[in-house]
Amino acid sequence: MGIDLDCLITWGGVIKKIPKKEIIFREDSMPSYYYQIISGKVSLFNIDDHYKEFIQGVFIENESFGEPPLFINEPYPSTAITVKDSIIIKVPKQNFFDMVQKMPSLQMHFIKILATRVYLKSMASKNLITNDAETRIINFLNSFKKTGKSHEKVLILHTRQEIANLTGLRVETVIRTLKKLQEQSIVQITDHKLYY
Amino acid sequence: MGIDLDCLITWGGVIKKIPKKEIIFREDSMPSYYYQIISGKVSLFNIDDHYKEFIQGVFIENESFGEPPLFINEPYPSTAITVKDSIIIKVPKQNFFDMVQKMPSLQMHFIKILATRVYLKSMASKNLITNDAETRIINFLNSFKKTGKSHEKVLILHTRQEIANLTGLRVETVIRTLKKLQEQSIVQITDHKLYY
DNA sequence: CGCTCGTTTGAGAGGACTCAAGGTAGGTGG
DNA sequence: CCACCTACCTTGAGTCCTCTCAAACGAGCG
Repeated sequence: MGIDLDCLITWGGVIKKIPKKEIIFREDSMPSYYYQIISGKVSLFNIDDHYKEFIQGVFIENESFGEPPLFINEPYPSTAITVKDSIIIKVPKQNFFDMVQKMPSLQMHFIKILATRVYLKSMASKNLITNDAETRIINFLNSFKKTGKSHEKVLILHTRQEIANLTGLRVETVIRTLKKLQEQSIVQITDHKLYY
Repeated sequence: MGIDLDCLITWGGVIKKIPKKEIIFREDSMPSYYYQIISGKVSLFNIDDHYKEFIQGVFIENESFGEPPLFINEPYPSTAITVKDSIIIKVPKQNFFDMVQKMPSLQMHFIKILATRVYLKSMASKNLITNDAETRIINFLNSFKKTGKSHEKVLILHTRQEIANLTGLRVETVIRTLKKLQEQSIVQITDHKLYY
């Protein structure tokens, strides 16, 4: 899904090792690089006045992040942080633009990436206006189910806190709601592990 | 901002007059056309289980809408409806792709459009997680202020219901909150008209 | 063992929602 | 010019649900 590494290096890409929980760029700062993850995991998030955290997106190996503000030269709307030790390649802004200009196939590539991003965000927004905690969590869980076709319940690899941050709810609300959903046999909880 | 009309017509674009309040495409249906507004106004929205309406975006003359699902061949996440009598040009999917393929300048065009769309949606999401009505409304109002640089209060051309649908709140909440904001001199209300 | 991080539970408060009923303004037709 | 209509705005009372704060339990790890 990402751009070929050799290609990025040719265009001045630099590979960096970044430890867990390090900030890559901050909300409101201006973009200067194109970032692509070689290994690890990066989260883009916001924190509101009441220290409530909201995760805009999570990205893993072979994915790029933070391109939209780069393309339109606007400040980052959120902060990027590694959630695992990660290896990331970054390409300076101007080099990146030159590369995209010279390689038309990349343009179609980014159109698809960005279109997907818009699509996912539309789905997420739909969910966020519901202030019914049950619906929000079920919708969130459904966004995983997509790939897993079977009726078997699947282990959800997120902590309650992460689910809270992704749905815009509070941890306690997530926990209490999950309990209700368990009573309705919609989810299953065994040893604190969540299945859906 | 939109694509040249002659160009769209060359590629099989068809111009249609569409009266107010007519649905252009429905949530969950598959995209078959590229749409661009010649004149009028189109709103993309969702309705949740409790008939609460959420406006994903409003588009006016010279803007296109509904491209993200078209590019990635996914069902529309929301419904498009005209909010004014409108004139719209639509280009069949395959023609549209051929056109974009043949005209590289269009690719950069769509990259920018889509990047902007992602950016705006990120900003909007930030706002939606706050369940503080006051903050939601102020942030919403600020998204206008951007262009108007002056300190002068500007007339807001949205009905309370529209503000409600855009912020994910209820009309009554919007009204009561605006009143509070007036007491704090943050907004001004004269003859039911809202200034900010 | 003692630390840290994540999970639970309880009690209480606040604020947005719901429902129901009027009020207001602008446009239309007689 | 007025009665009427429709769309939008406003207000009140009461409920419900999420959030808040506080405390404690559980698991994994040096």
